[in-house]
Amino acid sequence: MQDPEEFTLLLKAAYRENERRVLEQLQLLDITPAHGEVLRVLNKTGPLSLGELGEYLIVDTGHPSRLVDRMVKLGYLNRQPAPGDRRRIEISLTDLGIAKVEQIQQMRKKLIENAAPFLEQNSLEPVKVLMRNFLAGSHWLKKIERRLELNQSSNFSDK
Amino acid sequence: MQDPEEFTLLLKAAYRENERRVLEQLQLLDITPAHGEVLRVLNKTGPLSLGELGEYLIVDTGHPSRLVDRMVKLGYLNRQPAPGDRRRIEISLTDLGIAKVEQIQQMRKKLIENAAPFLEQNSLEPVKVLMRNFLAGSHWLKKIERRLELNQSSNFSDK
DNA sequence: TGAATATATTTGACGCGTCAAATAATTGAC
DNA sequence: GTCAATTATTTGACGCGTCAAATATATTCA
Repeated sequence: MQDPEEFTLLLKAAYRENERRVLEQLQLLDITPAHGEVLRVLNKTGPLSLGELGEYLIVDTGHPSRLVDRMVKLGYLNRQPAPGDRRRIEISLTDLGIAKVEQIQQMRKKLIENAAPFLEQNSLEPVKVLMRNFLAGSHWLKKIERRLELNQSSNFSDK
Repeated sequence: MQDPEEFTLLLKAAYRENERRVLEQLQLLDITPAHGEVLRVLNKTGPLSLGELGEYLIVDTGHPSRLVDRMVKLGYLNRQPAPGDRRRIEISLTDLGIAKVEQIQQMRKKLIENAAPFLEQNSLEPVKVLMRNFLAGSHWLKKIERRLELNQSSNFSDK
């Protein structure tokens, strides 16, 4: 086992670089990467409680109250007390939120097309394997599976 | 080119998981991962200006004023105006800072030993290649090279 | 029913990253 | 030498992640 310094430096840099690229696109839509994640998830799942939403986001603590607050204030999300359990709140997309999702999809298509050929299937595969091993035993993998499942189903807002 | 969704989810999760693991160790020393980076860099380079320090850190803007402020307040760093150029400040380790570095080295040794065999040279290599390709054209790679060079030289504080 | 327990969300505090504007000191052109 | 550009740092504003404590509602069980 060698010194993982180079790996962790690359990991941090790649993470930041990816955030930067997504931000660069999304700020044309006046949203942040975090907003984009929430919008895309809700578009697939339909209304969720705060805790359920958190299960789809790659963040440690599952209660993105303040992120949702900001997005409600900006007009992207509705929040109402969940019927039958007044502890929970039910979060759903507004029409503006749905419109943003469509713009995000456009943007993602462009990002993918522009991506250099280094993200080819065969070069990506060993990377995924190593990262999944790195994450073994953590709670992250469950979240990722949940997210990938969403890509198999049709959009909630299409129904 | 396939949808990079899985890659970016894994990237974010691996980044966060690594931060979490480092934090878990470093909080036994009452420092944060960011503190650890600064201490380790300065231990190798010797005194740096704020801008120079920033060139070694994996952050976008190269002026970690407030991070250094906090660390000065905590007693890990000295800051003095640089001789000959009163715009610059010169940042150096205090004795406490040097002591922390030694503890960090211990901690890193443990982290490396505990790391699962998935970080073997042969599985790591394609990951590094892909990440370097992903980062091509960005300013991150220069920073990483600077950091890796430090590992070739002896510690400043040993002199 | 009523008290203990569990669950969902909110809130406060803090560190960090990013951007842009402000300040301070130096350098360079003339 | 003076004034305009350049360079180094600071500061304010904001978003986000994390932790822990507080609040509110539901559930359980005696």
